[in-house]
Amino acid sequence: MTIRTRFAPSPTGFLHIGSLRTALYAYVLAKHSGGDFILRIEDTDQKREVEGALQSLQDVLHKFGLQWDEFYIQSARHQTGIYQQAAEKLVKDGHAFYCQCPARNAQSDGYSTLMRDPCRDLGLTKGAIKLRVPDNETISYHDFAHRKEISWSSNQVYDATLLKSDTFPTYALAAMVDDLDMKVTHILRGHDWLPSTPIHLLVLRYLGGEQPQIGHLTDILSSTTGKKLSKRRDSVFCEQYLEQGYLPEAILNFVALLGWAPKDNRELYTLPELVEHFDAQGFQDANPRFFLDKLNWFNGQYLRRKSDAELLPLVRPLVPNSVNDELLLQIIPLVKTRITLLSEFKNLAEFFFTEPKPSSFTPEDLAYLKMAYEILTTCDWTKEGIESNLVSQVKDHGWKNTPFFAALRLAVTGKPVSPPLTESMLILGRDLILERLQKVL
RNA sequence: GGCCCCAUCGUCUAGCCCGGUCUAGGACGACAGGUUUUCAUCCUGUUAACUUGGGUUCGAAUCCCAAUGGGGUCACCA
Repeated sequence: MTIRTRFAPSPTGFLHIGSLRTALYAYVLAKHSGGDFILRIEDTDQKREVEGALQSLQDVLHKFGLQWDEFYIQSARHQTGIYQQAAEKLVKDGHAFYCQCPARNAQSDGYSTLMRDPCRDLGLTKGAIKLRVPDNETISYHDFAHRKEISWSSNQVYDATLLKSDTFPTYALAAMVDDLDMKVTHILRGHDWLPSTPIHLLVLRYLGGEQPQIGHLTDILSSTTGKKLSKRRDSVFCEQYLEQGYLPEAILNFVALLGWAPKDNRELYTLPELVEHFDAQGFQDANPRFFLDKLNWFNGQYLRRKSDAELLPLVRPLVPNSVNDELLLQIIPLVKTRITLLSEFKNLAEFFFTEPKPSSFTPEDLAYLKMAYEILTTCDWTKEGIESNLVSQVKDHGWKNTPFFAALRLAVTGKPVSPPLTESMLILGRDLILERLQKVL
C-alpha cells in the first residue's frame, strides 16, 4: 500500500514547534514506505489569515528538509465549488440540513450543551449547512497512533457546522472532503482534534469512499506550566529556535523523540535515518514536556559533527565582514567544541576580531605579563616554542602555571575563559599579541 | 461540569500488546573522578522511577476494575 499523508496548516503566523513535529511524523511515515507527503494550506477562514505566513511556512519547512510532493490550497479549491457541492449532497442524502440560527461563538465559560440544532427538522432550503448527527449510535475508530479503539456515543456529538453562511467550508467539511479527494491514507494530527473526531468520522462515512486511517499525536506540554505550550509564556515557534542558534537537524531530532521512540532507544537520527527507521508502533500515548536540556545536547552533537567547512557559512553572519574565510577556518575548530548554540560563536570568537576591553591587573599579573612579553618577542612562533619557553620561565621564577596563564589569557583575549591560548595566539600573530601586551604594561 | 485521552527515574523513554529472564535498561540533566596551563569536548562512575487501592494468577511494571492525579476539548477557528 502506498501511504499518503498530509500536513495541513493554517497560514496564521509562524510555524509552531508542535506543528513541525506533526509535519515531520507525517513526512517520515509516508517516506518510510516510499509514499507521498502532501502540503495543504487550510485557509478557509479568511479573517485569521496573516500576510506573508504562507511564504514563511514554506521557507521554514524547506529549512528542515521536509519537501512535499503535492501542494494544495483550500481557498483555491473552494472556488471550484467542491465543498459546497459536497455539503449539498449531504443535505440531499439526509445527513445534513440548512440552518439559519445566528452563529454561536465559543462560550465564554467554554461549555456548550446544545447537541441538537433547532433547525435540523425545519426543512429550510438555504443558510449554513450542519451535520445531522444520528441518535443512539456508537461512533468508533481505531487510532493508529494510540493503537487502540476509541468510541463515543453519538448523543454526545453536536450538529456541527459544515458550510458557513458565507459558503466557505469549516474544517470538518473541507479537511474531510480533501483527505478523501486526495486519497490520504493516514490522517495524522494533534491531540486537540481528538474530541471532534466523531464529527469527522460521520462526515467521512457520509461522503463515502476509501476511508483514511486516523492517528492522534500527543500534546507537547510546557516545562513550566505543564499545560499545552502557549505563545505567551513559551517559545513555541520554530523561527524563534532557529534565530537563537539551534540547528534545524537538532530541532528536528529533538522533536522527533518527543512523542515517538524506537525500540532500541537510539537517540541520534538525521532526517533520512528517521525515514529509514520510522515505525508507527513507536508513537507515545502520554504527553511529553518540552525541556530544553536535551535539545541543547542535540545541538552540541550536530555542531561537532559538522566539518569546519560546513560550519563556515553558518558562522559567517556572526562575524564582521572583513574577516576572511581563511582566518575563520582557523578559528572554527577552536570554538566549535565550546559552544552549545551557534549564536555563542560571536561572543567566544570576538577577541580574534576586536581589541579586548581593558582589564585590571595586579602587580603580580604585570610581572607575569612583562616576562611573557619578553619571551614572546623572541621565542620560536610555534606551539612548541611558545609553550616550552613560557613554562620554563615560569618555573625559573618560582611561579605557578595557573595564575600566570590566567593573566596572559586575560591580556590577550580580555576574558577569563577562552579557546586554547597558544593556538589563539598563533592565529592572532606575534605582532598583534605583543601590541596587546604592550597596551596593558 | 459533560465527553475523550493519559499515568515507569527531575526530563525524554525501553520494557507493557505475547505476565516469570525487571534486585526495571538507555539517554539528557545533576553530582563525583580522569584528561586539559582556562572553559569546553572526550572518558569513567554515582544519583534517581513502575500514582494508589482492589482484583485475576503459583507469579503483575506488564491483564481487569476503581480511585486519584495530569492533559485536551465543548465556535458559522483551525
